[in-house]
Amino acid sequence: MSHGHSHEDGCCGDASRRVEAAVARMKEKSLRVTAPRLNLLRVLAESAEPLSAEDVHRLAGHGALDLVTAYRSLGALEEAGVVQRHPMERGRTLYALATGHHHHHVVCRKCGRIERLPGCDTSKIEAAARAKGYADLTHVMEIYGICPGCAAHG
Amino acid sequence: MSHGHSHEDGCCGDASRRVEAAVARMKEKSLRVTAPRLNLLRVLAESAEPLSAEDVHRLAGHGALDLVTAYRSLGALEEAGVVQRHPMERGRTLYALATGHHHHHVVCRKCGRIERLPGCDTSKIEAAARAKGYADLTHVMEIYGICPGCAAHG
DNA sequence: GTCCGTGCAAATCATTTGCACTTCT
DNA sequence: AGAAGTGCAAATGATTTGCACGGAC
Repeated sequence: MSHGHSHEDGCCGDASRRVEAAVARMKEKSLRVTAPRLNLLRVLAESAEPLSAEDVHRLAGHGALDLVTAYRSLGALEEAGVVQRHPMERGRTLYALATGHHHHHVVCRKCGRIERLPGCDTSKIEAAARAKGYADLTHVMEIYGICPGCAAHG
Repeated sequence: MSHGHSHEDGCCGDASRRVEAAVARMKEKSLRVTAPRLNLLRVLAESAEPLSAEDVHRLAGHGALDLVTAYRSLGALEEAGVVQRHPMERGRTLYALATGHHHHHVVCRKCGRIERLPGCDTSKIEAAARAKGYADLTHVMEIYGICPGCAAHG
């Protein structure tokens, strides 16, 4: 059992830990911990990139999680602060486990590759909004560019 | 003719000027200047807020501009740099005449009101993306909050 | 005259809703 | 038991595509 890529290995301990943390948050918020939701959390925890509802549904496999349930659960988990929404260009929305650290992504316009960027400095523009009387501010932001790989060939 | 609100008045000179500028840009880019497109530009130029394709279609009135044509023309004009896309939460996209000055908006989560914010400081986060090897960077950002009006009553 | 742009109808994609059934707590 | 969650089917909303016709250059 010490060979190959089993999800019980140390290599995935990080993912398991994040699922545990998410479950704890769900209990705090009185959200029910069900099999489909655990599948959803596992898929998100094991993904390096944010995923669409469709991705989550497909990656969970078989009858593990209906697409509609994916949408509804992602919505509920977002409200609970367990997952973070990433609204993308052209109307697509991606989701990732909330990290506690607010951040954004760079998206390659050619190959669609997504990478996380550290930090976020929007204090200036949010101050401008606050000055206009707006409260309870949030924001969405995505950076688009051409990744090193695509710049080289394609 | 000097009374009331005619679009020939001085009050709209600004809008007319912006339409002219847009037309000039279209000619540069070898885009054809047609009646539907002029209607589209006029509607955008006269609006204080960014509009959806549907809005443009409706505000243009009657048979002035088919909805499908609105989508296609907005796409073409965006590529030409004549209009700026503003992708919003929940998959909606709004469009406005490009001002040359890059900027963003605050959107009220309750009433949907939209206001323009001056400037944009994303140099830091774009630098992070550049450091990862990404080139040709652009970004989309929207700020959400509760506007003074909605905070008061609703 | 040619090619781009247009209108209309129909298709597509992401997401939501209604409703009866199951399962956490 | 009872509310919250689930699955399936069908609806919705935004945007796109196919195709024949019309007008800008």
